[in-house]
Amino acid sequence: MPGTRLSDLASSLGLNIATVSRALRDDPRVRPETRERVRVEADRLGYRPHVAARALAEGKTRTLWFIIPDLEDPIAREPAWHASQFLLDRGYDLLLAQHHNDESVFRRILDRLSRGGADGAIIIPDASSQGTADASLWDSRVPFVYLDRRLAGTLAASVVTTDNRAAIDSLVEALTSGPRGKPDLVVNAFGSTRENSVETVRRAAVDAAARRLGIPVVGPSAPFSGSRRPLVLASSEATALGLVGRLENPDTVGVGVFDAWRSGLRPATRVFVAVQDFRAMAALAVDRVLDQLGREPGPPPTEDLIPLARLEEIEEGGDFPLD
Amino acid sequence: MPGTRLSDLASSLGLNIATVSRALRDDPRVRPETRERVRVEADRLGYRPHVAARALAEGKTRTLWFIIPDLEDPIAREPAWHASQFLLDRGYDLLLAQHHNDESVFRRILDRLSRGGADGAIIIPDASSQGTADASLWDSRVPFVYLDRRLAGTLAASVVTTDNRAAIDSLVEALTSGPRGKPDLVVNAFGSTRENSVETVRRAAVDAAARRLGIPVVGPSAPFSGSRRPLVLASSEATALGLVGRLENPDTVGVGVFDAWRSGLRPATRVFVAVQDFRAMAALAVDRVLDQLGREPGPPPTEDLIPLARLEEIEEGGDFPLD
DNA sequence: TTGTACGCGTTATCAC
DNA sequence: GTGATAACGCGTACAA
Repeated sequence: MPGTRLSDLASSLGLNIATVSRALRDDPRVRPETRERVRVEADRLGYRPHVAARALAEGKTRTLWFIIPDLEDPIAREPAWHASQFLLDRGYDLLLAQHHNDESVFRRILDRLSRGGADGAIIIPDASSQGTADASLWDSRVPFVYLDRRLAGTLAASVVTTDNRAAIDSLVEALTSGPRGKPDLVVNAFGSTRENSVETVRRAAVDAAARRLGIPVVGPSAPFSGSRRPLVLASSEATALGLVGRLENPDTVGVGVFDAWRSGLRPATRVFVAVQDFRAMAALAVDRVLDQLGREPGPPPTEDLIPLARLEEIEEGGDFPLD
Repeated sequence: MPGTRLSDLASSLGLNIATVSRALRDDPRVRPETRERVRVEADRLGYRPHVAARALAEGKTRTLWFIIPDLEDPIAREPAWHASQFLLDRGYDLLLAQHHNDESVFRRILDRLSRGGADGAIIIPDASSQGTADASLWDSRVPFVYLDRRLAGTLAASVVTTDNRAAIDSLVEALTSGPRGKPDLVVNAFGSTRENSVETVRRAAVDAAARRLGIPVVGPSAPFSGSRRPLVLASSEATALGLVGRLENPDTVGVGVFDAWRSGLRPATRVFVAVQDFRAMAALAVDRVLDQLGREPGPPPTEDLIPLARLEEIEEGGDFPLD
């Protein structure tokens, strides 16, 4: 029986549509006895409100979108899980949309979003987009925050991101102090695979830290054959391993990467992993969007820097959980 | 300017709403000259149709849902990517919903789906659900297919899945023929981490294959110390590695798993990976849903078995791409 | 406490 | 070719 409507319930009960509608939303004005009758009948007929009709009438969908490049993006997975849980608790649904790093697809999603597709969004933007896409979103007044990275050339929109400068400082600190002494070269591989605001910040932070320590820095493509004690920093394990493999000197002082180290290899004296706090990021992103949802006047954009969850040292012969 | 409506365009142009509506959808009945005027003005005011209003009037959302456990599920990622691409080509959008293997969340999603949330869905169900959840979906007549696995105790719904029986046969064939000769024991670890229809089929197929070859079979928790030439079969690399680590005899004849081998380890004479054809699965799932969308009477349920994309042998010291 | 009537923004069916 | 107008299903002031 596809589609029990409110009017069906009403006629079946000999009541008015309005009464049924109120009863179902626990309006105190309707007599408890009537309310119960309606509930029972609604249950019997399997009534569910039509989402489009409700959205049109209320002007709300009770749905948020999480717009991501695709499911392969490691930044997307954990936040999506947490954000979905947080929102369910608050009576919202979370749907995910993939833009495939394709600007036209991104635009298409934002178009729908800005015309009632959802009440708001958490967005991990395309790295290469030029920030023109979100202009329509901006003046449509749909609440949204960028997660992890911001769109290049973007308007002043809210962002929730890891405190990447502090994270780099922690990594460098952990890898240059202690018995092994200082490296004589830092290989700065951030941004070597793709360019975005996160990679830019990390790269700059490495440069600054090295300058403070008086250690020379080279990029990933530069020759570093002269080094005897290099330190390798990169965003991913894959990039780091690739670089270490090209080093002539096996006595690498240290390797620092973000989020995960799964290979079980240990190509340096010390390997540190900066683990981002995705749960906190998701929680805050959700809060920011829902906050904007409440107030009428667009509040000023916020910029939240989340500390790392932890700095993890990879031990010799440690486990490496897969899946 | 949040929300330019059709009526705004109409009054701004001195035309009727209906005319504007027709013009925007390229109705041949409206004069080309008028059509162009409308297009220009719509562009100028940044008009976008309101999705809820359109859905209510048309009875369609031009959106499909891909309902998955969560983004961590390896089965979800590739099909989601392909399905999204296929659907964009056909003018549809794909949104993803996570049910977190939680039956109440699953129900909630299906409820919304069955009441106009989307035109149809591709579903990777909860492994532990009992098949009562989809009953409401079933008689709401919303087109859907199960992907990869089916709900236990489910009604006769369409399924698109890998031909797991044939896949197991290929794996066993590849691992038992050739110079190394036959194993003296098969360790059948399918279903050891979680139980669902896929794991059940694979486990049964292994049992059958071993019986044909006259080789004894044990489960993953059984002692297999007596074996000198064991063959280990499992769904994931992690499970297989865990088992091999517990073997006393280092001369493992072979290891067979599904989809990916990333560790770079090679704990057996031969390692084979059965790679599923996610692209083909996604393509067919999309087709099945859109097919049902066209016809009025519910067509009979289909069951599609997709062959493996390939059987891959892991070579000594091969690369292991991460990320 | 319940019923009437209008609005939400589009599409579709009539007339003209 | 274009203009009224009735759906679509629900929420909600306003009446009663």
